[in-house]
Amino acid sequence: MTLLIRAEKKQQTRQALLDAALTLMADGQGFSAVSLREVTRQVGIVPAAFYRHFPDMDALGLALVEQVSSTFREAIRLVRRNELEQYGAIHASVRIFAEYVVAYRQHFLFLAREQYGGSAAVRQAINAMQRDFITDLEADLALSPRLSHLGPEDYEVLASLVVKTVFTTLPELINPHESHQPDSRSPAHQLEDKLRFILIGAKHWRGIKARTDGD
Amino acid sequence: MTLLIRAEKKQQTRQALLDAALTLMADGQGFSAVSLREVTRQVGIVPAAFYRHFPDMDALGLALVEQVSSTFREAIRLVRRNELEQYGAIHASVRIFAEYVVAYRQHFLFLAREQYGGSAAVRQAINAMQRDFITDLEADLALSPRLSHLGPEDYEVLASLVVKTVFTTLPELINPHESHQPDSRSPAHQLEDKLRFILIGAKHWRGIKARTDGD
DNA sequence: TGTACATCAGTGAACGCGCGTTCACTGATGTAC
DNA sequence: TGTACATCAGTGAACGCGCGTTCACTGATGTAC
Repeated sequence: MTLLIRAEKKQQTRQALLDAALTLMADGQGFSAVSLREVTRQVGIVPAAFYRHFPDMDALGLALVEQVSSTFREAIRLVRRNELEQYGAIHASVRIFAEYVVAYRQHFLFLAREQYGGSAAVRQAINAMQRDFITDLEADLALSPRLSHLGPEDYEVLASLVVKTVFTTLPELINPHESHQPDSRSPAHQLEDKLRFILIGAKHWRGIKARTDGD
Repeated sequence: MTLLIRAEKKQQTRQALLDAALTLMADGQGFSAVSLREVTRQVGIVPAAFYRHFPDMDALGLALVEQVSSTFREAIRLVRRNELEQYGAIHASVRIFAEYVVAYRQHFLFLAREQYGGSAAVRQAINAMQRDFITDLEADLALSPRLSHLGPEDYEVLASLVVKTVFTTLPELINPHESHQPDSRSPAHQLEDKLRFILIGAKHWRGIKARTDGD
């Protein structure tokens, strides 16, 4: 019992620092506008204690990306599990994903906010994560018999389009009320339709490539 | 001649402040990380003189959005002019647009960086601008005989998908070297293909809606 | 089990710095006569 | 055209503030014997 107490408490403080940063961002400011002192104040420790956990705020930002990536991967896992059970399941996939986004608002808000935002290190880490998702999806799409008429480069572009469409939709999924016009479809419903436009396009893609290879 | 000298010089300084802010952002930092003092230093005036032109940095940011919107609108105008002359001109449209983005790098960098970024006022202004673009495109699409099988809400979703796809591609169009893998298609070529996926999907859309109206 | 020493998360004070904002001012530009 | 006054973009000094970072420290936790 005495073996882990100190290490556990340190880990708790570290997590509290990460959570504090996310909480402070929820008020509307970007990550790079959150100060080291704000974070420690929120946690209830002295500013100097921050350095027991991270060398600087950029390092905390990178740790956040890692943590948020896990959340996102778990969302993908949930969606995939469903996909296997049900055919043509864009509707169910989006519903599951949208619920997960709401449950982990802060994590996805961080992703949406910082993918092009302030800190160069954080931005690059998020882009790398996005590239991983695209590569995974690319491999996935290549296995689909309905898309076997596509070339290798087509899969890449298609996967990128799908992933980026999901990423741009995050702000609306997180704040469904904010940007939602009364006479429009719900953000989740709109995302469904967007994915359908894309996948129907992919299905009918044949013959296009030859016409434009000259670029 | 004596009538406009003072007003003109003031206008020049104002423009210099706007340009300075964009230049400082080009080094990688977000708009909300650019300080009032940095901006005036870059222009060569004293910090207090800033207040002769803007009440605060947020106001300067909103002025930037307005200016950058004009640039974007001009790009759209150029693309449209071409569209009238040529049929099925995604390739030409993207080429023209991509060239324009490179020519006005700083403006489009600002848009890409701040669409989800720091200042709430700037973010809202950019979102409002994006909504305008979507509404315009929606009206445009509704006129196309090739898409007459779509419903009013389909046009909205489709327009949103196209505009957001273009917006997410901005970073890659601005820095073609940075994110471009050697074995992939060029960013402009990828954007072309993405738009094709979407428009082909729109063309073959019929019948889908009925299946999913139950949401 | 008890004791003597080591580790180290968190403390509290201090530092120099760039920030946004205020203020009375200057002097070139502009206007009225 | 010349003179007297008004305007106002930009000046320069000063302010209080929160920031990131340093440092020697404390005292609870952990280890060796």
